[in-house]
Amino acid sequence: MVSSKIDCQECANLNCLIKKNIQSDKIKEMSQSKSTIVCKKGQQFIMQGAPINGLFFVYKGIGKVLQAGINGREQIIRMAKSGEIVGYRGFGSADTYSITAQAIDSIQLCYFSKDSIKEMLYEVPQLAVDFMLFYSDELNKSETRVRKLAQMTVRERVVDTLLYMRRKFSSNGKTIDVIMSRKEYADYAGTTEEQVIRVLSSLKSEKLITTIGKRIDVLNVEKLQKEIEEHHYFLGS
DNA sequence: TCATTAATCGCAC
DNA sequence: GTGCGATTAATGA
Repeated sequence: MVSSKIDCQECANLNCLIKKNIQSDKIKEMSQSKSTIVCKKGQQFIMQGAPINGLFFVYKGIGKVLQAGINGREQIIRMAKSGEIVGYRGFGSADTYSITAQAIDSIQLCYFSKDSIKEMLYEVPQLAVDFMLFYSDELNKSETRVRKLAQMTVRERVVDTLLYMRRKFSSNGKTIDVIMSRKEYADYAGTTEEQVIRVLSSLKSEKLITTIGKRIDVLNVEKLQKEIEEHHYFLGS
């Protein structure tokens, strides 16, 4: 599973908190001790209930973070792409992961032990501030998401999911570059596969989206945003 | 190609 | 809105 090392100084993920502070000698030094992990499509790299010993940074590829629920239903918490942190909630006092993380596409990860992160946070104030801002943003997003799931209709939740995916994973502004199953869209939107299919096909007949196989193109972002704006379309949440 | 898996739709609750 | 089951499309060995 462990492959050749990726040098943080050469990394192109400018949004990564490590890369952002790589000018610090301490971080340069600590980044030597990270390990690099490659996962194939569908493979899990964090298991719910497993002991926590570090943090993952996505180097390349896409992952999903989810919580297993009752009778086979899952709740996708968020999607993670290059530069983003996975497994960060475990950094607190909990000693086991509360989530499962899985590769959607094949994914390359950088792994830092809890201790090495701690050491860096003590020594590099700028990194500590960045981490704090990051946690604060995540908390904000997570709160608005709870509200959305509770208050939105199924159609709104699916629309919201489409907008989220487009915002995060579109290189041309309309095509969602990640291939996800209808089941996965449902797991994110908090419904069932059937509901997703129904909403998708009515959106198609309203000419708001197009689908080509599993690929989805969002044609009219403004109109969809308008549809859910009373629920506070919140950036990235 | 055939076999398996995913997507879709209709229908009952 | 939800969930089952039949049909059809897509995917892969």
